[in-house]
Amino acid sequence: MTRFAEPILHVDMDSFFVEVERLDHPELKGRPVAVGGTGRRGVIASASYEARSFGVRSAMPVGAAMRRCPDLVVVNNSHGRYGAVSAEIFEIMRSFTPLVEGISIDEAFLDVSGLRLHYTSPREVGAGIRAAIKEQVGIPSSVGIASTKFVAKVASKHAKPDGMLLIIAGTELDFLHPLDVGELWGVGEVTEKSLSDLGIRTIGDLADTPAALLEHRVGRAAARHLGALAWAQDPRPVEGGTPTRSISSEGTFSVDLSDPDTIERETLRMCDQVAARLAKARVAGHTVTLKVRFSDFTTISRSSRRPEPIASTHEIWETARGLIERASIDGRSIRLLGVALSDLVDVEGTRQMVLGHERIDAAADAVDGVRDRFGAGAVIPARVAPRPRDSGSGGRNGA
DNA sequence: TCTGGGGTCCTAGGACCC
DNA sequence: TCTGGGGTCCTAGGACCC
Repeated sequence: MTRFAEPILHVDMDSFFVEVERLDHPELKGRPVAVGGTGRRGVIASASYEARSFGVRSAMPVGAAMRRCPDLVVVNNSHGRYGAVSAEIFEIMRSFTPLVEGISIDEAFLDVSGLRLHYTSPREVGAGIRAAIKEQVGIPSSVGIASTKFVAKVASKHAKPDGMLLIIAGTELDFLHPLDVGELWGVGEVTEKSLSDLGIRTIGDLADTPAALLEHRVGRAAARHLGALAWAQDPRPVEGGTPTRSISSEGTFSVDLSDPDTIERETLRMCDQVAARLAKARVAGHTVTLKVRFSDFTTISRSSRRPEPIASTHEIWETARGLIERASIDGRSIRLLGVALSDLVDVEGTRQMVLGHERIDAAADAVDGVRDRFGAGAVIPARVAPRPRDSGSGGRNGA
């Protein structure tokens, strides 16, 4: 039995958040729609293809998007259905093969080598998956098929919207080399500019660049990584998800903060949210990081490593409070606060069960104590609705 | 209507140790 | 008496991805 020469599929939903909204609101079909923050400082998370034709893009401020497309319908992304729809889609993919590696809420790699007895080609598998997602969930998707993960991912992008593209093994370089260097995984705006200064504009240009020159420009690890990808060398197998390395909560305020009590209260609130998600994931962590973005957008962080892993609101807050001091905010106005816990370790099951209630009690005490101190607050976060905690929805896995 | 939120990984410098 | 050289850990910042 021959093997598939192109066994890797990259399955990617088309403007996922928008299409989920269209399931619930069919009147949005055919119109320029974007999902994003509807507060003062909202940005676009996902744009329909109608909106994209006006130049609306992800991460664009909503105001700028409205200027480009005055008829744009912006839907608030606060509701929690994306995670549930994502779970349905992953279930469908796993019904084809167990070798599914999710890389965000709306995309995954599949290794379909094992299906060669049941399908004549990987193209047939891809078509089957796309049809199943469309029929059972009602969402359009695109599929890239190739011999490696990276080429499959680029192929799915070029298949969009609602298409499929197979790059025949042996022709990867013909496909990759004419493409813009920004299509390389790991080349963003900054690196693209830096490479452009060297005259590197296409993936082919980068492939022909001496390794030493590249390394000097982008650093050792990136140079090796990009150099390999440019030659279609990507031996990474499709595998299960890696363990979570950090859990964080952050928020941009609709009005900048400068009052120290308010800053403390908002920080505590984030400690509480991080603690809730740590408990749910049954992990604890060593390192607390406080992130502060000032009104001029300069961003600093202060972190502290605790010798023992911590997980409760109280413990995180004890550390975060010291970090606020070290951040030397000194009355400056800030637009964003964030709290993260990293260096995560699994909390052993039974210990978690026993300590769970104590932790919850301690957290509640800490929160109550601070509420007593500060009273009812008047700060309105940029997010209009409270963040749903009970789903992997919204931005949790990216969009 | 200036610039979200949740993540990952890399680099560089200083402290510290031998 | 004018300054070693690794190795490791911690911290801060930043690029990147969706």
